[in-house]
Amino acid sequence: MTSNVIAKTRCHHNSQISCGDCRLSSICLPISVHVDELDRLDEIIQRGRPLHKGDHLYHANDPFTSVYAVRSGTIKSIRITNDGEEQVTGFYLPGEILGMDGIARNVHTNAAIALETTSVCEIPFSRMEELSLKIPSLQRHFFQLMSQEITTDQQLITLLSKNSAEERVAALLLSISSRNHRRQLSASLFRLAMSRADIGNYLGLTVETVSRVLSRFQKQDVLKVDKKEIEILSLGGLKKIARVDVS
Amino acid sequence: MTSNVIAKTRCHHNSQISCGDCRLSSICLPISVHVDELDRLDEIIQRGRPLHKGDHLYHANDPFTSVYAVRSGTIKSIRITNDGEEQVTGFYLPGEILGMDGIARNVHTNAAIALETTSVCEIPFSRMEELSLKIPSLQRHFFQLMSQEITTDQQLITLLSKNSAEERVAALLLSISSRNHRRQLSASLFRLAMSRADIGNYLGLTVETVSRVLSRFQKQDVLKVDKKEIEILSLGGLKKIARVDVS
DNA sequence: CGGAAACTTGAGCAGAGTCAATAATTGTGG
DNA sequence: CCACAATTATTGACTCTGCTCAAGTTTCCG
Repeated sequence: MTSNVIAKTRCHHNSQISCGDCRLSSICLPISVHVDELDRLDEIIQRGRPLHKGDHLYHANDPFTSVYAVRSGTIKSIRITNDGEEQVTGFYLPGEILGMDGIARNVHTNAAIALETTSVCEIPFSRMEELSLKIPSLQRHFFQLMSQEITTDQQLITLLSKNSAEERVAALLLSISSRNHRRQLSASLFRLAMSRADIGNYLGLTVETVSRVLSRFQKQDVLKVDKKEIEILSLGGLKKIARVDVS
Repeated sequence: MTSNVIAKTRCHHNSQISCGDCRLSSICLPISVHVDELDRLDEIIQRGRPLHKGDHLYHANDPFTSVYAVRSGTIKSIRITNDGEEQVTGFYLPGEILGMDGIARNVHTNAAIALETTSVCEIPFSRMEELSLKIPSLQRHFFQLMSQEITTDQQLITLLSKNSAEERVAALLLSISSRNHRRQLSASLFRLAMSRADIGNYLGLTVETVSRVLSRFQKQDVLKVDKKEIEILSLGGLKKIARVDVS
């Protein structure tokens, strides 16, 4: 049985892991839910087969039914503007939850697209709501998750409104770095799942500018950039450039 | 008794009006809560004396206790960046709810400041949470409110990321216009509670640019601008400039 | 292996920022 | 209630950051 669990947890895309066994539960559902309650939550969560790069988890204007926790891989969420352009509104890494934009009008205002092979836990929202009525800490947790999303969005607003291209790129790299660190991964060496275009779109910059900034950082020995592989050579230098405290 | 109610509702800053009598309840607490439940909600809501221009409703890093519904007046919410600058993250008009940024970490990440004489209803959050456990539609309503805030923030992200100065200013004016309209006020003639500096800060522009854009709009006969008094002369023209559908 | 997509780098340009001077408005205390 | 200080708004001239367009290179994937 023990070996079975180990086998299960080994593959990140494995769809059979329960919340109790999930390495990410401390991020996804921090302590707030007790063990016995976790089982009830576990029952309502659906784990499908992995998405492949480019697959939609949901489209804009899809009816809203669920929110999703990323188990492995990376998802970007995008808004479609009137003139049909994309605006990347967020990158979601393992342990992070997306889809809460759909609650207000019962329709997703964003689309969500896998940037690489990605597996998610689907949390049917109406069942989650019911359960929240019985488990106060779960209700609280969801309020907090949504508030966190608001705070994150407002951080991005500030970044877009006040910071230069270099500052924006540095801030994003620091954010990804610290989110990796939280998942026990290297904070200094990682692979970007998103393209330069996605980064630029997210940060309100063009591809060219992102590329130039990365080259400059490399020239200054702040980063080592090898395609999507990023190594932070000087965390202090990067933080100094960003002039922001990154969550 | 009837005359008493009328007298109460006449002054917008009157602190004695109950939710059941409030003209704004359809915006603030849309239908979702039933009449008998409204009384229970009403009991937990606190109505203080009005804030004056420049007063803080709460400061950044204040412990989070409540969210607030604007009854009359206008509130701006701001984030303080690392280097001590302000970033305006939202304007809140009567019927709108603010303070939900504080839920995630139990501390306000924003400050909230009155832009004119303003009265608010204070909704103690922990009591609201308890009540939500008993009134499913209230829980649902709060999830929706928070989701709405996320959607609004993401609209601003898109605006900052993709739109020119003229488009941003036009979009803000259209937003205020339609929010006034929702409150049965004129959609074409209104007074801006915020300074040019606040507008610029919110839209990621300098004061000078905001001023220039407004002058240009006036020259094009799209607006009539008299200090803070705005008259929209050509709604079509303004929408054309904005190239966005405004909620 | 070959075509498409993604990325890099350069040159020139423009939209919005900066700096500065003036005007208008608001608030305040005598 | 008026006068003066302080704040807020307008307008102009100049600058600069990041965008556009373009060409070339690398990477990805069928």
